[in-house]
Amino acid sequence: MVSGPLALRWCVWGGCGDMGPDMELPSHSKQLLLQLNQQRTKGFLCDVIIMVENSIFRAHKNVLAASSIYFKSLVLHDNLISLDTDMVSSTVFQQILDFIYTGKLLPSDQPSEPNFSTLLTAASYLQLPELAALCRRRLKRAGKPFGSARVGTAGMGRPPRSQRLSTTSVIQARYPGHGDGCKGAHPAQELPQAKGSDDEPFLSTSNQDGAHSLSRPLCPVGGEAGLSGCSGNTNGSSGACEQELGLDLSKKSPPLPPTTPGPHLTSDDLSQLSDSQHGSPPSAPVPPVANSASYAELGGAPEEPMDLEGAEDTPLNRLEGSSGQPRKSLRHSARKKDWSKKEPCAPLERKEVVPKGEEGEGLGNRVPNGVLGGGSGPSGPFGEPPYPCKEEEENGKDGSEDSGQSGSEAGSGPAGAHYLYRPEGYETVSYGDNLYVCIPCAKGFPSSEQLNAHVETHTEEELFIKEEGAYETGSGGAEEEAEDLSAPSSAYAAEPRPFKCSVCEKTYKDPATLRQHEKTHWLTRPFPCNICGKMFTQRGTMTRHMRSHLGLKPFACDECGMRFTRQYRLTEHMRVHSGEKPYECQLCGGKFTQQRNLISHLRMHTSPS
DNA sequence: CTGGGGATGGGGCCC
DNA sequence: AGGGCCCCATCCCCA
Repeated sequence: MVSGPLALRWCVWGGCGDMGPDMELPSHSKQLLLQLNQQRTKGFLCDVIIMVENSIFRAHKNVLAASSIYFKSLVLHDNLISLDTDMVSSTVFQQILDFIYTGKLLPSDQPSEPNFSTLLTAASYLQLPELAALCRRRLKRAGKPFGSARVGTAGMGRPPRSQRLSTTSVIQARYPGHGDGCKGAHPAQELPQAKGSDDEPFLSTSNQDGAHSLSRPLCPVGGEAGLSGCSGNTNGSSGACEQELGLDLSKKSPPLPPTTPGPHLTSDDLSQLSDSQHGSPPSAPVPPVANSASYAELGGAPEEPMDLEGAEDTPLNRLEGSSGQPRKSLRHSARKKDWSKKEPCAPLERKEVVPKGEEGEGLGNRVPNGVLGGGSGPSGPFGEPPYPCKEEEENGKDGSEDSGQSGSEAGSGPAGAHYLYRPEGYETVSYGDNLYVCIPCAKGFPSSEQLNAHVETHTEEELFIKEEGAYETGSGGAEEEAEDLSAPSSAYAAEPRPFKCSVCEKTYKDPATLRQHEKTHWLTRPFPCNICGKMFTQRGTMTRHMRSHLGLKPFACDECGMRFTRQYRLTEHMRVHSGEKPYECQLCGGKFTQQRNLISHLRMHTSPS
């Protein structure tokens, strides 16, 4: 039987009539909103990600849709939404999101009261009429003009560049509790009509009739500690409120039509989120009525027919005479479980950073996979408690050889590692100190920002000199070895390559590439993953790595729905369906769908055993 | 049980 | 910055 508020409602609808004051819980809507906000702070059931500038916000589609026609249109087909950063900044959106969930305007991190001008702009853009009206009133009261919502950049929600997130500093933890807001210390700007006749503090309903079971907080909520859902909850760590990662994981991807939910998205709402990706870059303007700009679809399903045009220039497509008959689809489907198999993992741990040259790439750095989810499974990227990966448990191997690379899937390092990032819901977190290690000097720092600042102090020359010695000891052997194997060569022989590396023999066509290459001889890895702490030499590699954390797999196979983080993977994968085997062993005639498997095969021929 | 092949994930590097 | 391709590592299946 229904009970509680539902029962009451039902009675009213059913014609019980006589709906006296005692038949309606006046605080019901508040309690409901409070619950939703608390869930938001924990990432619980959040099913949409909003990207603003370099920040990621999580929210509930229903709430957004109920608040804004704009959002309603967007969330219909997208799980990941990028907002026009010219219209709304991450800071302003933080306030707006808080407003949506609380009906109050909180000062956020602004020193003073909210900037109603920028808020008005954003509210107009996001089609939040009530908020816009509130802003207009405040502006009017303040005697400020607010003619056009779209004002100059000075009035934009976008903060000065100097205040914006550095792209290098990938993660910026933001808390729905708006920092101090978690403590309920903010003088809130409350929307009068939105709150109706709420004289009582918005959250001060704990002393109401306890029979309202729905109001039972998920975490301790003290009296009128507004929004305290994120304050005292769980472990009290701010991480509990952590909601957004300042990731710029935007990625250009082909637009894809929405499709049905896919198999790999099951219970994990996070993975659902992560599986979709908005087609437009974060900074790209998003027409208020467009829901199509993205190719993402809910639930990240076996989505949309993938645009395989991009594969045309791949070796696969250059093949002639391939059968084109799917041969292994069945077998392939059996492997779909792999999609999520490795996702749920232990909390991120800090890996020791090993300078390149000592063992491949930072090898020793094990990256617990699925820290942020990535795939399906019970443990979401941001949310639920982590489950140790089986691979991790079994993986007691040392970090030699590429553990840094495969570590992300293979698992973890030693137990008791420090946790860099703690998704909401993690009960234990240990931010050991100095978790971010500068590779060149091995100095540790408590935050990536500090590490980044420190890295800047290393001059390239200094790094280079320091590295030179190490390199001469043979640290580059692995690469050279690999070079022999693959023998690319053709490209090397053709055009003039006047720019020669001063360390190795490689030559390049342009100085920029040479410079990029020479950096590989330095041990500096200036791009840290703020989720797992792994360091990268190139920003692109790091952002790609981050996508794996978030499970952003924009490239879907239209045959089986399997998704990939890279176009090339999809191209590669499609040969499974087409049966094409472009790679042939010159020794035995064996054919392979993938070059890497051919190489592996060739090793069999050449290995002594 | 073992080895080989198929397939996939992640990182490095070059363009 | 992103795409493409290289590598290694790994898992699964099968003979």
